[in-house]
Amino acid sequence: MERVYISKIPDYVDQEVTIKGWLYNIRSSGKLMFPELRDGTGIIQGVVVKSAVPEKVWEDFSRLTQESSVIVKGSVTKHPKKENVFELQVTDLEIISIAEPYPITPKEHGVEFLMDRRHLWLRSPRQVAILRVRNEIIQSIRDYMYENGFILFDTPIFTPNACEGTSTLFSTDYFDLGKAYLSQSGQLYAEAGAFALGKVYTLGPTFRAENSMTRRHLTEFWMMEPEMAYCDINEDMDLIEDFMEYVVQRVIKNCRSELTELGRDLSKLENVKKPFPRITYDEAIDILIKKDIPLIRKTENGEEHIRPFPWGEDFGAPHEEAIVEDFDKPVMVHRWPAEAKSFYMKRDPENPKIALGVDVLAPEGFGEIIGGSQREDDLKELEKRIAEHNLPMEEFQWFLDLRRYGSVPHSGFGLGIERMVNWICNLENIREAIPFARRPNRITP
RNA sequence: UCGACAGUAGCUCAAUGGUGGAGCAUUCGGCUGUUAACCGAAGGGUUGCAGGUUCAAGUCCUGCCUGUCGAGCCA
Repeated sequence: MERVYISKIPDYVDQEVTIKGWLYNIRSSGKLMFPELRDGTGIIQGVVVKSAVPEKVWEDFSRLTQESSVIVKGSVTKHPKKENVFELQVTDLEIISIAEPYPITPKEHGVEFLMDRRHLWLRSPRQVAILRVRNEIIQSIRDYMYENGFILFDTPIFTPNACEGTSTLFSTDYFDLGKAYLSQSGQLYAEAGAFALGKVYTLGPTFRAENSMTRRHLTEFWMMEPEMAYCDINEDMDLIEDFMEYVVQRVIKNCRSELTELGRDLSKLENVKKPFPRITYDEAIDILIKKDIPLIRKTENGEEHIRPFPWGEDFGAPHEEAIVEDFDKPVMVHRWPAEAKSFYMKRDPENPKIALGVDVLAPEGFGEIIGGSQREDDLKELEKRIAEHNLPMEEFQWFLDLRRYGSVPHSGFGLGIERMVNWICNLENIREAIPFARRPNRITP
């Protein structure tokens, strides 16, 4: 009897099959039982008729507990009442393991309770759907990059210095060489890769030791960072919109049932097609002024300081929301005040106060999911920036070499994988977007 | 780090300062088409911790711990 995955069950109507999985739930009705079986690809309801199975099979079913592992044989039939739903008319049962009382019931649970049992929570249909979407997002990123000539370029996780010199890093002892830091970005190394291979991308974990306790932050998250030689900020944005359209449309195509399980409004995602709106930072500020969204800062004595949004400040959550709400696509905000951005960004030749950076804000208030820029390619300018930011010049000599030996205009961006999952799946909190989320207050399981 | 809110049965929640309850889960019984199945019964509690106010505290006050959300920072 053929072993079949539940996702393939519609191909086996009226045939005898074997399903290997776990008991998700069971209802009984005296001389009938309805076990729900899951195998990672789906859930199917079995029908056990007392008079139609050996006594041992009936007794074994009545011993089963939630999440017991079982191998079940039976024939596939159409559901008597529901269209496109199939059942298994059970003939035989083999118990692999009886589960102890399972803590996660098909009822509501709090987030802390579930996160303490994340290793079990992953089995529930919603989490399975999210992780399948995550898989499709990452696979479509890899396929897009491969098909467009990008070379996967793996960058180190142990690094000797702060990549951007801004956020706090995790540190660890590194033999006789002092401290090593966990990478917060592979970008600087990817720039070396771009000069060797033309177009590269990194895809791996990155680390930020910021004590950020919000629905959008992790201390360990996955980032995808393309880097292209002979590429300016406008071509960078061309790539962003082409790439994002590809990924989103492919997830819609291949993960329709998962997105439905998550209750996702697909029409919102179907809008994600090029071109995306491109607005400058100055234009974004005009929107904030027009909508009367002020900048609110708390002073040290706790008083709120409210003023019209001033040029030079970075946007907070309410500002991002106001900028995005008039659009039904991701919005690219470009040409930022240089002071608010990293040292490596190239200045606008037309205005030295402007950096050629771009942030991509996801629709529906999901906030920033991409940050990118054209990189400073002039040796003297870059040296000046490193000095201004009080970064260790010695550590950056290899990075400066890229400007000494055949410097070219180049650009790239960083995409937060979990933020992409967060948005596409319409999640409440980013901790569901990765199998085992790492946040300041959690490192287990 | 700062701010707001919360912590009661295994879980999700209720309880005017006056005898701590319900649903689910668990165990037992019933039911031949159930869909978070249903019906009946049983067991299950140091109300986060430490102080204080009061005749009396789950409830009010102080401190601490833990969590959620938000701010800052960012992908």
